[in-house]
Amino acid sequence: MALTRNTKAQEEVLKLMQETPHTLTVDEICEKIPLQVNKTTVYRMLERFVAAGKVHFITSSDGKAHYALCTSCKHQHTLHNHIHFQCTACGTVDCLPDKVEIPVLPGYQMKETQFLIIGICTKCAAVGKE
Amino acid sequence: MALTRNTKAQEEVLKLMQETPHTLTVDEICEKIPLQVNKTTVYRMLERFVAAGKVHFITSSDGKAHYALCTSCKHQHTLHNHIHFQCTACGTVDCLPDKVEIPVLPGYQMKETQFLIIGICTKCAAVGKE
DNA sequence: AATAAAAACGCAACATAGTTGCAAAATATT
DNA sequence: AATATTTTGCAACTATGTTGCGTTTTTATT
Repeated sequence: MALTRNTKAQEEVLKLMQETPHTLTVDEICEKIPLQVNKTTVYRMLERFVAAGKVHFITSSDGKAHYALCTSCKHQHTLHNHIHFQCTACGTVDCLPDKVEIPVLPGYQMKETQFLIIGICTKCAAVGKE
Repeated sequence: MALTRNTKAQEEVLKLMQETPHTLTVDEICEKIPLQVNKTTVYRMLERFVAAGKVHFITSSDGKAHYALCTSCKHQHTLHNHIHFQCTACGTVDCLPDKVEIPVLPGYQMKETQFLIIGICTKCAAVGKE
């Protein structure tokens, strides 16, 4: 990847991600974006963003990829030590500020981490109590 | 699920899982099992095992489910605080003995956890150095 | 041992997430 | 404006996992 180019589609996707407080799937991006963008394009776009370190993704327990901007983790990373929370009630996946201590694994080469907790998020838990 | 019954297929799957030091996908189970068992059957079987707490699964970053017996975590659980390692070279996913400190998340209800580290496992890293 | 109820199974068809190849459009540079 | 390269859209495809339903197997009971 020698050069990158700015396109309307990319701008819109980044803008949507900035405005959204939780992670997004490719389908959600395609639905919510004002501009019509093909899903293949979104997949490839996100692939580039991930490679560039702008975006990270977390795979939910049902196997779907959820993307988010790399905000809490500035600088150089790939090793995302914050926690993601998947709510089985509303389906959203959030990046939480809480960090996990990544253990040292002698002999292993770490490239990426995915810490996921599945359960009921604060909003849905509150609704359940009413 | 009022009652459960023992079947050859279930025995064989459990036996295979006991003999295998790493996690297994449904396809791997279907391939490696001496008895011929339909994939749907294996899916439903594992679903039962997971519900019964005999087996847990971890979703790899590419979205596939990898199953393993619950050994390191005896007793009652669902909250698996050990780490899984996904090797991008050989493709295997292992349960590591290393534990993660699960943070307290006020307002959230935790049901399940999935801690995954992606990289190169000890075996593949050693081969790479030769 | 025969019977009956329920669990477990197999098959086929389906659903969905993600991928690939290729031609067309958009972008940056000269 | 011309060019080279990136980015996009489309269509077809792959793979994982699911669903419905009829059949077989297991288990408890008679």
